[in-house]
Amino acid sequence: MTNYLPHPDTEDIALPNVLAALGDETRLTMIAILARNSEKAMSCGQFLQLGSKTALSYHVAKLREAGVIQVRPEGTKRMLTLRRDDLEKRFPGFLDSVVASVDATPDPQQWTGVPETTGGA
Amino acid sequence: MTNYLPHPDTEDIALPNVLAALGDETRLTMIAILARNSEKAMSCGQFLQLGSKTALSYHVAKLREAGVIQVRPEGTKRMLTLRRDDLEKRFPGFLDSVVASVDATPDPQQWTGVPETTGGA
DNA sequence: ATCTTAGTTCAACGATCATTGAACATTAAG
DNA sequence: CTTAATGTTCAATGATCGTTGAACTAAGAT
Repeated sequence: MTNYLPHPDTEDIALPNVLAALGDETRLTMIAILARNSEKAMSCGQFLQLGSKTALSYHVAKLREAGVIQVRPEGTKRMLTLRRDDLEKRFPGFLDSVVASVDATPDPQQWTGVPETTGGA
Repeated sequence: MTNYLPHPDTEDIALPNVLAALGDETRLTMIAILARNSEKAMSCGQFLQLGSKTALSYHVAKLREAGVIQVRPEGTKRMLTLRRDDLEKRFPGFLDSVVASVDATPDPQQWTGVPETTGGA
């Protein structure tokens, strides 16, 4: 019984919800980072540059409830992955165009180097 | 001096704003209708099925300020057009994928027949 | 001038948003 | 067991959202 967090089924992902979820700078930045890291899962903590723990918890819930990300508990962490395939199935070409557009915007790219989990060397 | 309503320049159209503007059922429906009518301009009044005059005025302003539509006063009316080319230039493929996704959703399509301006036959 | 059409502005309202800080829960490590 | 790491929950807060109704403006039509 891993995965007790509610995620919408693929066919229940609704476009207005997805658009609203991405219509926030912090969350849009998060999915851009996740997309850049392709299929590697990331923990919430890796986004602390973008806000407080509480704020991130809130944004992660929004993205999860909209069906944009998958949240998988792993120990004390929550591993996040983009629901790429589900979104592509439901809204073909949409996610790619969004991510490409974000990447083409020079503004939020100072932190292009994604921070490591605590304890690098 | 037509066009005294403020529209963002193409290069100033921001993705989060566009996403937020489309992240509302009423407004998403509006742009889907506009897209279906391709380049023919539509008046605000043609959307009265979607809300009150006041509500529409509000939504039209949101879409205009986000850079999604062009609003051109014509007599007592406001003619609306999608800023297709500007959006395509700024966010390639984005609008098409959104519109295609809306059209693929059976829910908001009862009114597929777009209403005429007052005085059909 | 009067009336109609088409849309705007304004104040109000309840709802949701995004954030904060404090307290709590869960898992892991010493 | 104690401590640390990682997130969640809760209540509060100020801001923004989407809607309403009443009043208003601007442009045509009679």
